[in-house]
Amino acid sequence: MPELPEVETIVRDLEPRLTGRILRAPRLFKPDVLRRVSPRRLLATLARNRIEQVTRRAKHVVLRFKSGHRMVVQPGMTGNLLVYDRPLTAPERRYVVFLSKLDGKATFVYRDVRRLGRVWLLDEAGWRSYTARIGPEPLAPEFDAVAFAARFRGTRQAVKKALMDQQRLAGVGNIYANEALFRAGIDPSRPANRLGPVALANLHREVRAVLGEAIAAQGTTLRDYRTGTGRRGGFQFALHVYGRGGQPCPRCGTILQTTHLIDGRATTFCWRCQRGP
DNA sequence: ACGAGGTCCTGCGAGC
DNA sequence: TGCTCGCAGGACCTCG
Repeated sequence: MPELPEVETIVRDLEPRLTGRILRAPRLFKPDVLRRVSPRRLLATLARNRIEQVTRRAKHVVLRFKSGHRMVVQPGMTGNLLVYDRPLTAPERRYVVFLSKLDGKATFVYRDVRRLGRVWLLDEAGWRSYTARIGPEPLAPEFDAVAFAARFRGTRQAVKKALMDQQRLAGVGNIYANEALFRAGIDPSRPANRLGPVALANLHREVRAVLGEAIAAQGTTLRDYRTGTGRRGGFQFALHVYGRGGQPCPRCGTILQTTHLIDGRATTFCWRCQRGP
């Protein structure tokens, strides 16, 4: 579930707790999350290395180290990244994928129940090609309605699928795609290249608005997501359509429909409010 | 270029 | 109570 707002919240929590810290005795418990790096090389590179910067790219947490390497963690659906200032309890030790003592008493932990998360270790060149394959950040100041429209012009894909395509736009997953389309009044199944300028402008505005509001609420906790300090988010109480199939539309009262016809994922919408112009 | 569908992974809730 | 089954989801893959 960690989409852009959840990962942004995690990064804001981790940044002051990790920046400048040195990893002591990193340990990997679930090597199957690694991509294009061996456990031995990951641990050898990270041991005694200093974290210089903690940032977010799309749905990924990016730790940049003094050696120039970046550890990229994509928390997948059930991943949690946390810094503990005390020893972990037994339940907290369950599902730990990666863990490292920091200089001082703190411990940095990546937990992931379902292990749909992934970890990469990239050098400078690897990072450049990695980030180049991901679409623009929707909250970047320069990402205006014109830039947004340009990303959706060329495809007949359903607009919801296009919104969630990370090569087209970074960070939007199922929850916020559903919410933004509802708020913009757009049918999720509509081919992206058939959206008019007004619909595109509305969608650009609502994508940014819903992501911004969700960050302010520290993300959406449905089950597993926690912030970087272990708290639940608050945006689950502000969702209009996601997870509300069969309930009345908050705008017009029509019963919200859920289908799995778009890319096999749960899509909830109001057929009355979301009929494109 | 595009869509459909399989794979990974585990917990949970529905149904029998 | 105890079992099986389907679902949750994003990224990546193959096939047609």
